[in-house]
Amino acid sequence: MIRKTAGGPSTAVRRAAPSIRDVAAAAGVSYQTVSRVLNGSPSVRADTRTAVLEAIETMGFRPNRSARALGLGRARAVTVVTSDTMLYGYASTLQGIEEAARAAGFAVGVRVIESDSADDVRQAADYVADPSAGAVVVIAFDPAGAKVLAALDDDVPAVAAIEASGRRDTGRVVICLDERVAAAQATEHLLALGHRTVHHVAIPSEDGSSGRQAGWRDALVRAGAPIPAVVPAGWDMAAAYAAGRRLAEDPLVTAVLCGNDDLALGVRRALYEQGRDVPGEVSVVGFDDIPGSAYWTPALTTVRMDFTGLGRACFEAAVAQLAGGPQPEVSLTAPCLVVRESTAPPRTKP
Amino acid sequence: MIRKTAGGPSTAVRRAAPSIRDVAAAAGVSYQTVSRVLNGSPSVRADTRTAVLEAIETMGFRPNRSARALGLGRARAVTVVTSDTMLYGYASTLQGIEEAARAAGFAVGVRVIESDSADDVRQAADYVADPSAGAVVVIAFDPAGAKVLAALDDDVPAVAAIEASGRRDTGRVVICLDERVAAAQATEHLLALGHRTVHHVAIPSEDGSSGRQAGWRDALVRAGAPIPAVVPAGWDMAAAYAAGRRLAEDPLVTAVLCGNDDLALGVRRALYEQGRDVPGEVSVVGFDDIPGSAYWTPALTTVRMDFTGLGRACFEAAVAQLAGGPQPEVSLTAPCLVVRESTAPPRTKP
DNA sequence: CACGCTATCGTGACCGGTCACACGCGCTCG
DNA sequence: CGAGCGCGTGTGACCGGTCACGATAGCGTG
Repeated sequence: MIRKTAGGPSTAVRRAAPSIRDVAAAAGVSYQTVSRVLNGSPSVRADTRTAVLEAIETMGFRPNRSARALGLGRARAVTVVTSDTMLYGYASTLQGIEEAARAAGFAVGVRVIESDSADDVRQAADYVADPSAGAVVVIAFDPAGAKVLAALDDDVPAVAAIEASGRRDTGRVVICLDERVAAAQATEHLLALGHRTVHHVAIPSEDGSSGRQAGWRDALVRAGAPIPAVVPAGWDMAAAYAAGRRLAEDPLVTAVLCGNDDLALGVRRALYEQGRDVPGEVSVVGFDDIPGSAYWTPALTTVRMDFTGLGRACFEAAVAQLAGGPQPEVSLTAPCLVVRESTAPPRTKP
Repeated sequence: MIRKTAGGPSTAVRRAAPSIRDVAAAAGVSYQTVSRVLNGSPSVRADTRTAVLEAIETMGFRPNRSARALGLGRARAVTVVTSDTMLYGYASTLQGIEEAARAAGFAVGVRVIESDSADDVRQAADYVADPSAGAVVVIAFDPAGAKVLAALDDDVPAVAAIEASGRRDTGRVVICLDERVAAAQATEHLLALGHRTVHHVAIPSEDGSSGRQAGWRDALVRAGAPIPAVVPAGWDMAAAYAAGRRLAEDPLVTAVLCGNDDLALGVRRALYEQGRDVPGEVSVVGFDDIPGSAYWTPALTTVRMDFTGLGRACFEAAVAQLAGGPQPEVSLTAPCLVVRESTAPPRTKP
């Protein structure tokens, strides 16, 4: 399993890394000049600059980010606070942040929130209170994230990525995907197909009403359709599967909107095991458009979310806040319904 | 989309964060004593310690990680170098590292490798040459990761997570999941079911022979079965789908081992569209056991990999290397085949 | 009572960058 | 021809922790 090193790094003499003063000595200039070259200052003569660059190259000099952060008072970094790194929405948002950060020369850190307990929330908030954390993006799709956001000191340059519900304003910059209208759109799609109503298997949310859930309810009340009790399923496919079993037994359910694609997979499997055809007997739609959903059998009707764009926008906003500048304009591609094979008119009109 | 803040952080007077000297003054001790308390030094009287702790609490003091890293010469951090953050294997490994790092009080950074071009590889290697990066784990499942590993300076405390093929020794500590025997096991499962041979749709690998591919070949030669050309499919489900279309047209293919579960999804879909029943007409097995695969229809036979454990082990090893200590013993749970519904005996014995 | 030892604590220098400022130089301008 | 200015560059102090060392107090011992 593990292969020991023969004469690896630990035994090697660790020569001290060169600092800007070493480079300066080699180039015959002062350390400040090296610093200027490093920072692209215009007031350095061209030949001086090349001499310094050459010394940097030959000595293999790498600037020390810690020292720079210390001198600057803040780090050129962004740290992402999230309660999960693997769920599709979170991971894609993180990816968007990372891409933007790398392009801007920012380091990226990740701090996951263990749980939404007061203790864990405080630890996460403390963690990013350190200026070494740089700009902060908290992914507040869930209660844990929202709590951390609320627990943050006013002076930490943080922005939040949230879903679109009518969350009360916290006095912070927040950027959101407007999934509420998308959820309504998905629900209306089902209703338009002729379904009497649509059931909802929900992901966790702060006060039981995520943007997804709110949009679903919006569409139902607008259509005057009955509003079934929402079925909470956490993030867990197993829970969704269990919920699906129960739903499958009720001949009245012919359409179900799931809080995300994973949950859709769970209920679709439950339906399958009960011999309920999708979309023949019951239609199911997901949320997120995870990469696999187009390849399922049947391919999943779902709503596509621009998490990566959200991440990028969050990074830009967080950096702007760190710099004290004005907030940049953001333009996200709005969520949109992708109709595939898992939705159809109900077999028997009730 | 974006909600501006009213009197947010940018306008707030940013009071200077207290330093250990401020805390020392408040507690009536020297800054060194505060440092000692922070580091859990035993040679501090109990009442002095509580006084300092109290001052820390009331002033809201948070130690500055950059300053600490600078003084120490290295950061209490680990940075993960990877070419992807969303693919299941990578994301789970990252998760394992993160969990272990958080438990140990280490910060975690992520640096993704844009491509395996010489330029991008060099940039990634340079990035982690900085002592601020702390310990380094490079996820070397693919060519890009392997190249970065090779490009690393000898004195950066890095370990690599790799797959189990007979990769030549680089003089570094590497930790691997032994997926080669697991791939052989999966292939043998198919063979034992009565299939004449097994086709392979492959993920990218450095020299065209990943551990998965090697194990597959091992089993085939041991069984004296014909060895079909491997079908490369990148990481892309669309490519796997295309490969599946071609495979579906050949009546001789009755079993296919896929490089990962995503690829399995793609070929399964292609098979479905061609009316080839799984597992009735062709068996398919995946690799990784992603969370959804148990809920597919049919549920996927696949091999479960302990990526999280791999990540944890990598963290421990990297920290040991950072500290110059001996390498810890690692015990990973070996990959194992999970037989579900997507494999069965061939319908017609050839 | 002098001595040494330990426990506890404080002082100075340092890590590797940054900032603010001063300085020398050549030029323009009154 | 000297004052003023801008360019290019160097010096000192500083960021907030760390280390190495020294100082002091309290104690036991011969």
